[in-house]
Amino acid sequence: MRTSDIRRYHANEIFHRIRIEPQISQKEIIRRTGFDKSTVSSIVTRFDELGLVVRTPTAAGNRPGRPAEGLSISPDSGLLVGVQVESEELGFVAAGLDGRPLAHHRQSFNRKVKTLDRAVADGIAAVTAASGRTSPLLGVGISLPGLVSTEGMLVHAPILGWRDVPVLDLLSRIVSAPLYIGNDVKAAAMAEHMFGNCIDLDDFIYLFSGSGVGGALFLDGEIYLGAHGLAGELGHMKVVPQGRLCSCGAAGCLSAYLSEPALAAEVEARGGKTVRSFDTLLDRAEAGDPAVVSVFEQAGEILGAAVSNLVNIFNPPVVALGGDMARASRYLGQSLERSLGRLAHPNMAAQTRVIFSEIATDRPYLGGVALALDGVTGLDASSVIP
Amino acid sequence: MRTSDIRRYHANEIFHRIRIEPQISQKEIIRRTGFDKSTVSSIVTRFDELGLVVRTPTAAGNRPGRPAEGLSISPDSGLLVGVQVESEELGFVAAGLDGRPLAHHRQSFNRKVKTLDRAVADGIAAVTAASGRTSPLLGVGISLPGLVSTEGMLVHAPILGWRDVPVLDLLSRIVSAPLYIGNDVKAAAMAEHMFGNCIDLDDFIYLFSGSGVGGALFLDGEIYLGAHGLAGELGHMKVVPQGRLCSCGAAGCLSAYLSEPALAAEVEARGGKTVRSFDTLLDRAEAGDPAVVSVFEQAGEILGAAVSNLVNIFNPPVVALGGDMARASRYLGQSLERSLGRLAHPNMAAQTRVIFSEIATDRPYLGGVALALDGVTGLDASSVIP
DNA sequence: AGATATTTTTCTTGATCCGGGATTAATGAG
DNA sequence: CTCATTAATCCCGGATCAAGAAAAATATCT
Repeated sequence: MRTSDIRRYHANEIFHRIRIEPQISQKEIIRRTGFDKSTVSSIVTRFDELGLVVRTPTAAGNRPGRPAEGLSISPDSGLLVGVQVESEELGFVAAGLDGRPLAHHRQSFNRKVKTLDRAVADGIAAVTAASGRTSPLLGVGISLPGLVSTEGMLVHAPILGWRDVPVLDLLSRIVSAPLYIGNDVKAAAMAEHMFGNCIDLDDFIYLFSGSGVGGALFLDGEIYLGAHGLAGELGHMKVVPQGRLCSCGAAGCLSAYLSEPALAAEVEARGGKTVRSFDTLLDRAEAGDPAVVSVFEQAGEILGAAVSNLVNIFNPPVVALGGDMARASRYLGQSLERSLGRLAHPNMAAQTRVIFSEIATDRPYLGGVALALDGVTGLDASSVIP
Repeated sequence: MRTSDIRRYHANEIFHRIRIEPQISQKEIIRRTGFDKSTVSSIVTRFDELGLVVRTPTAAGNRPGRPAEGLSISPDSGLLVGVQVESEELGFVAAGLDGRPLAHHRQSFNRKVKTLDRAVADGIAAVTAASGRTSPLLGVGISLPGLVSTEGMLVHAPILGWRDVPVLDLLSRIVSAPLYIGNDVKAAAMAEHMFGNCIDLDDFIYLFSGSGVGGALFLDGEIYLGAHGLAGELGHMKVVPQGRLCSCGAAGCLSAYLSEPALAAEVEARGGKTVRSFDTLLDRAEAGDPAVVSVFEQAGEILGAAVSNLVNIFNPPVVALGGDMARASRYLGQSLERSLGRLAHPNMAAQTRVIFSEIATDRPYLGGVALALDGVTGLDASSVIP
């Protein structure tokens, strides 16, 4: 630990305080963070010099004394790009340093490792152009559907059929901006912390369902990765003893009840027509298809078992549910609440709110932006905030 | 964060490095921690001035150059006392700053709040005298069987029948040394980290059984308490759907299968004779009583379910089992392994060792010493290490 | 209108800490 | 006895925080 790490810590805290609460004053930052006035002043001055913040004179509020100045992250100070790699598409979003999305872009993807670099570079160019900004590109976050090692390697991504792909290496040859890569679900959790319903919340558990089920343990202000980087892979929590077989070989995993393929299979098994995608399921549920509705209900029940286990273990202020779950909240909510009430420790459940993510559906691809922003401002960052 | 916090962090790391590896040299500390030689030298010098360490000239190992000096924590530099409050007894242990136990003492306790201060003071005096040391008493750690708030309040202790007892206040009036209080299970986990099988291990999950079942999540080098301080209360994980009723009101809790009363009740229900204590159970198991053996087997099976859930969630290097479980490891081990193999995600289970605690049975009451040592050397300490 | 009180921000100064290079201490080999 | 080698210490430069003084900007009182 070096003495300059202290400064970086202070700068990071102050940056996000301003980002989260635009028009905040130095006085207020001091009150919230407990930092010394000198510290705050000197860092804000530096931010100002770098063009990171804008100071807005605020109308003095009918009381004597110098009026506080309103600080906000300058929307033109820099550009971040988030990239989401999916099985058949690449998603791109450009955002300012404040995290506000400026432009979106998506393009199909052929799932070939060889073409990844070109495709990503093209997408970044396209979304940057579409943003209409000329601010420098400060960071690019790549959100990947698989296990990512700390060295920037995509160790395993079943959906893509990839193993040990050195994504960071491949892309840094063709993208000049600083690159940050991470697991998609953990990136989504970080986005939830930075931009979503868990803003400013230091402890929450994130659960995500899509073609698989994943999760993240957001503890003490950061995502807990564990000694081997696999902590928080919540898809294989056991929820039904001797239950359905899961692709992992064990039985009764959450993933075997909540993933999109699992839901589709169950609907078909109950005599429903073939399910093409999750949208199909939602449409049918909307139309009142009883098979689909009851499958969702059962899924909510089982989801409740998983959530109650998490509540009993972590006693978190919030459990956030993202991905397909969030889109189907109408059909899962009731049975979820019911099983939660039955299974969670009453004292603990009283301290936990279970919420459905909104940004996951409203503002896609922000996971990559969260990775980039964390990379640019975070404590091991080598940039921007000195 | 102040600049002096850096020094405290360095000092703390160096202290424990020396404690864990006596006769270590400065060179080796530098290699292990990555700190600068100046930093290490200056802190070791300060420790020396304070009498915390002894420098032993080591025989130069047949190669040229100045031989390294061996550093160890001086056993006479200070005294720590650990106090364990149980339902019918108080346990005391005196130890040096290196954590080595010097004397034990136990006395009966009438469970009255009023008499606690006197009883604890007497016990501390007795065990200090028995230690034969005259070193100053640097800290006292009180390990309490209940929920402890950060302000030193014992919020709720069912076994004692206490609620909202300001233990820290009560005792600080009669004990002059710095006091540190904590939950007994979390203190035991800390002891496991400082003195036991999880020494030097930054991530592990601790599970404890006794009259109840508790646990601790040791993550990234510290015990995770969560926003409300209840994280890691693992006794109410659900392990059997619609299972036995637990005292918490829900059904199928781990505690309802693994706590001593639960085991006793189950043995009696299977026609066994009345069970007085856990020792009775062990004796009968030893004698081959089939009812007891099969109850233990079932408990191991269910313990395996809980452990596999923890493995699936945390992917920890180690799950440590303490308390009565550790004493009954012979009878639980096999069925535990079996259900673990069936339920845990194979990739994750391969990275996890499940171990039984040894200090819990061999060296009792070290939880309090761990609390005291952490209080004295830890990062928010106001003493010893400047 | 001008002086004064009040509130917020900035500047100045002192102490502390890290970090790299130079120095000293302690040993074996020749 | 001298030299090479390795370990620990010392010295000094750069950076940081913290506390108090000063400056800036406004409302209010006279």
